[in-house]
Amino acid sequence: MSSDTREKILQAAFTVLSRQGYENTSIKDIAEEAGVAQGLVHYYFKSKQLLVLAVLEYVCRKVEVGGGVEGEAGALKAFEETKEMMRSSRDTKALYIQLIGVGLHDPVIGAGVREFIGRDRAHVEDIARQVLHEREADPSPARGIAGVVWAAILGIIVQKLVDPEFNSDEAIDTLAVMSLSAAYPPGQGG
Amino acid sequence: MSSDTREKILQAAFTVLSRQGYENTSIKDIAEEAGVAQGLVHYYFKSKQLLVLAVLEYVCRKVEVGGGVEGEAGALKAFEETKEMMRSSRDTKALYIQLIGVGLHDPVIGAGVREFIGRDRAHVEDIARQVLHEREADPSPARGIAGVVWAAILGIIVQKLVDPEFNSDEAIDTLAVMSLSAAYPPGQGG
DNA sequence: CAGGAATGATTGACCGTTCAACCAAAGGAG
DNA sequence: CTCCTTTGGTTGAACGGTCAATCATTCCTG
Repeated sequence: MSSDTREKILQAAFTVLSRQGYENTSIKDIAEEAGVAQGLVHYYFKSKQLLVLAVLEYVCRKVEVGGGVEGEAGALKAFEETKEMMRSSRDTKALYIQLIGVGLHDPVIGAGVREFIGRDRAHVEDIARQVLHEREADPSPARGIAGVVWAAILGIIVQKLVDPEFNSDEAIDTLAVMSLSAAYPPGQGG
Repeated sequence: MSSDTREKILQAAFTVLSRQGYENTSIKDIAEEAGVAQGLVHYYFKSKQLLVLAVLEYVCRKVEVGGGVEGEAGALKAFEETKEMMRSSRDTKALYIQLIGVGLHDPVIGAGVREFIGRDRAHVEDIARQVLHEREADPSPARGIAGVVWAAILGIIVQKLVDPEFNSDEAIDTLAVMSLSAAYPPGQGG
């Protein structure tokens, strides 16, 4: 079956990328891991870059965060799920961070990564907007707050990847307090 | 002269790395840019990895932030300087982000990057501790706050790199407000 | 003339991508 | 039911190139 093979290659690529990193991963390695001829990889994916972006898409669909609940409760739920995600999904996060770096100089990967980040950020902004709306506050700071919250989560991911001892729970709790107090209407205190 | 040549290679390496990115930069490219023979690069730097780490060290010494002033004023000064840094030093930041990604799978670069991040974070923590001390508050949240602030700055750097339209000034101002209000003694409001 | 600085050819390996050929299954035609 | 054609998934060798690292050699300075 066709789409079966495609997925097998995606899975193998993720395995090898997680083990060796982007720059030490060759198409040959991926083909071997998948138990398939080298040429077949290019049959399903036009280039290494497009393959890797497909892998990112493939593994990120499994770790989405913060759906269902609305308003501040939804924000708190999203923070909790982020804490959970920080404990698992190490390889997925590592791939994400790596591709951000590669994308700074590779146009194809850069475009893909930019789209990913845009989607991520819009998601955070959406939650921020809901909180502000629930509090009947001016929604305009949502964009700025989302920028900082998204940024902080990315940085926390990096710290956790680089130093597994890093207390990401504490960091996310601190971030939750900071961001929710920043979303209070002016003059109301935090 | 010896140390002159060494520095010439460092500068050339930075130029090429900024233009092409880590994985597309070869020793040969660097040697050509520096106007020296290929072998000379390995004469001064045992491996490509050690060279690149030396480059990071070399260019980061020029963009340090937040010295001199103490306490909350020092924190505000550091935030202002960070805004300024966000406007310039694009290549330095790009190299930093890239090496974080590479370091996730390369032990040599990983060790170097870990040291860099550790130094960076300790610096932020120091400032946080000063602010808390000035406010005669419990210094123990300093570590958590520093983790989030450092994280947010890294994430803001990434957003600015990926999307030059990103309003990093707004983001850093928001972060300043958020973090300083998080550093208030409990029950005092923000 | 000794020794550090500098050269650049060489080594041995690896890369992403392309391509002609192979094969199993499906579809019609007789 | 059989033979022939078409399709498209699959193969693995080959191509043109690049790479980090080594080393015998030459240069230059003190």
